[in-house]
Amino acid sequence: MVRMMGWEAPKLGLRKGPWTPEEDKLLAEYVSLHGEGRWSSVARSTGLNRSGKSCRLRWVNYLRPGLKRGHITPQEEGIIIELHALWGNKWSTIARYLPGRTDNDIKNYWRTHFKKREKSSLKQQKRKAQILKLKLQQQQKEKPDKKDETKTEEAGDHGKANSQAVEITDQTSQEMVFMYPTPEDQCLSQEPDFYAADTASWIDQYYLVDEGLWGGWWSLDHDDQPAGFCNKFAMQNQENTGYYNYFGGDASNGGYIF
DNA sequence: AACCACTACAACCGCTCATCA
DNA sequence: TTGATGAGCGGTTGTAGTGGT
Repeated sequence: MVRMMGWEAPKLGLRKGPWTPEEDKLLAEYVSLHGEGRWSSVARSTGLNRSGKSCRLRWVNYLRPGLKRGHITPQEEGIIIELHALWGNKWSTIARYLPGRTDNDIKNYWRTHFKKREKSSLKQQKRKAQILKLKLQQQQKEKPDKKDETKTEEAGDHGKANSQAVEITDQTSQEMVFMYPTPEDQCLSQEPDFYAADTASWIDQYYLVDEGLWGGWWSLDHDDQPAGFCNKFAMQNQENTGYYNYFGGDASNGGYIF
C-alpha cells in the first residue's frame, strides 16, 4: 500500500500524490501505443484517475526512456552553471544541453546546491572585502618614507586610486551576490581549477562556443576582477581549449572578453 | 538511540503560450 | 478576432533518506 504522504485530497475524483507501479505501467503502455501528447485523453483511454497534466509530468520526469538517474556529475554541473549564467532560470532550455536530465532535475539541483551558496557567499564577500581593506591600510602605513617623495602625487592619481580601491571594495561587498563559487574564489583558494580544466571538454562536446558561452562566463558579475586575474584565466583556457582567439582580445580590460 | 539538519527527489500549482474552432 | 483548451514552464511544497551530533 502506498502512503499518501500528506498530499491534499483529490478534487473531482482525480488521484494525486505518488504514482503506483500499476499507474506507471498504464501510462507507459499508453505512450508506447499513442506517442507523447494528447495527455488529457490518457485518463479516458487508460482509466487512469489522473489529470493530463499529472500524466505528462510523470512521463517527462520519470518514465521517459533515456532518463539519467543519480547524481549530477561535475561536468554536468559545469554546464548548468554556465548555462544558468547565460539564460537564468530557463530550466527546460538548459535541460536540452544535458541529455537524460529533465528541467525538474536541474531545477532541484540548482535549488539545493546553489541557493544556499548565495547566502554564504555574501558573507564571504564581506569578509574578503574586510581583509583587502586592512591590507590596503597596512600598505599605506608601510610606505612612510615614500610619502614625502610622493606627497604631490598622492594628492593626484595614486592617492585617489588607493582611496577608491577601499571605497569600491566596501561597495561591492554589499552589492555583489554570487550564486556559486567564482573563478576568483578558485584562484584565491589555490584549489584545482575545475572551471578552466573541465569546462574545456564540455564546450568541445556541446559546441556551445559560438553561442557566446565564454561571453556568458565573463558576464558573471566579474567586471571588477583585476586584469591579472583575467589574463591568467584566459591563458589557462587558451592552453586547454585553444579558444583564446575566440575571446578576441585584450584581457586587461578587466571584464568582458569577447 | 534519538534527534536534527540537510539533500535528493517527486509531484503539485499557477501562469503563460500556442493552437484551433 | 476571440475564447476555449491543451501543453509547457518555472516556482514551490512535501516526504524519504542520510549523515552528523
